[in-house]
Amino acid sequence: MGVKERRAREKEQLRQQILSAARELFVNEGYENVSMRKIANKIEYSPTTIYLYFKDKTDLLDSVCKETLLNLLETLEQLKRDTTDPVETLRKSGRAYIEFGLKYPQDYKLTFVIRPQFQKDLGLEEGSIGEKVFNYLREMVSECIRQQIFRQMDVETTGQVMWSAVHGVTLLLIDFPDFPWTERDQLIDTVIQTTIAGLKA
Amino acid sequence: MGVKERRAREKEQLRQQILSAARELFVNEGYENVSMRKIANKIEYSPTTIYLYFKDKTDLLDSVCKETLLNLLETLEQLKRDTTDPVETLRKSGRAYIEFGLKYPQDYKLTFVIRPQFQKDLGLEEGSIGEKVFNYLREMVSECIRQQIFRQMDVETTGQVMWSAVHGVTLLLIDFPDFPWTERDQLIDTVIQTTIAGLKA
DNA sequence: TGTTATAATTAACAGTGTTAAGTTAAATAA
DNA sequence: TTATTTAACTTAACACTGTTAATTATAACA
Repeated sequence: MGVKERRAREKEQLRQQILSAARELFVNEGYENVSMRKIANKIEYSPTTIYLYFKDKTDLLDSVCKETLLNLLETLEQLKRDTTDPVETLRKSGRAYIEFGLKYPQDYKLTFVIRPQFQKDLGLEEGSIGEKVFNYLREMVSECIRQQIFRQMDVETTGQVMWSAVHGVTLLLIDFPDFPWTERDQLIDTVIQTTIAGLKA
Repeated sequence: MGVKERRAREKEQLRQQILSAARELFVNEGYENVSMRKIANKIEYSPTTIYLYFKDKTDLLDSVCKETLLNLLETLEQLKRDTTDPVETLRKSGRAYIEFGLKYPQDYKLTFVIRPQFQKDLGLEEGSIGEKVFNYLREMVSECIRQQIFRQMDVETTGQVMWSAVHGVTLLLIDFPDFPWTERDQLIDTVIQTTIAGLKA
């Protein structure tokens, strides 16, 4: 009776095929410039087939973003395992976050700017991957406060300040690539170090 | 021979009418969800008339953003006239910038997120209003460094760090309105004060 | 009044996301 | 093996989109 299993496997396979075609197109041409027909062409199915696997275009976007976040989360958790000093972990995590955004700028914007615009639900609700990423940040700053390295301030606020800084510089570097930024690595380091210094003071 | 003048005046009037209709719709329904036909309906002209006054939809967006930036610039310059202490000016300017973004979230996103996506030219080139806004920031941080209140660091980098922080928190508050932020005013203050503290240290 | 320039419109093109109805192919039951 | 049911996929269509070319209406001039 392995028939059902095979069918399910085949379905899942096509789903993945659609997803990776969508991701590639979204990333290369931008969400707005990718039509369902374009995705369909790429996988050599009719446009309407996609609707058998995804509710609509934003659902497709959602699934792509979910994968992106999972990716980021893995990068961060690996990093945590390799470092002990909490401030150093935070610094490296900030770098990893920004570099992730710069490496996959379209993914990053898709997840943190475009998606919220098209989708009411945050992607940060309970049990979601977004929540896990934020929990990761929470734990890190919490440790910095506990060890009295950081000023004794609300954990939530501290985390949100950190998020603001890295989110800000990431988006600016993505959106204004021709702006006369100072040397990229130095700017990123300064943003992180300045914020950490401010949280210590 | 006042005929030409009157005609020019009438043309300018319709141009303004289109512009304010576009702004209102962009702000209320989002750039993507506003069609040329919708704008045309609002001003009771045919859709193609708009093309006699604006090159295309992004040109319309450009003009709307230009007005927005002009508005922000005026707010900031007024503020500078009312304050003497450079750090205090910077603090208040940061607040004003963020509050401006939160008061006109659609305008802000239009200018600093959507526009760069659709328009190659930055809106920050020489002589532009965007450049003037950034020059304003440059002068402020420059003064803080000159008076040795801030660490002796590159003026450009310092300014860019400041911009990252305020841009980041503004966008996060706009894009994730349902996230469990700590009290809004407190978060904004903390972001600004933390960054300033970090730049002093 | 007739001519010219300008302003605004109509019609059309090629594209969009999405739905309903129809078709094909595979799996089950007789 | 053949008939029936079920799942997968496609075709055709709807109501939109930004934008262009060709056309008409309107106002200013000779």
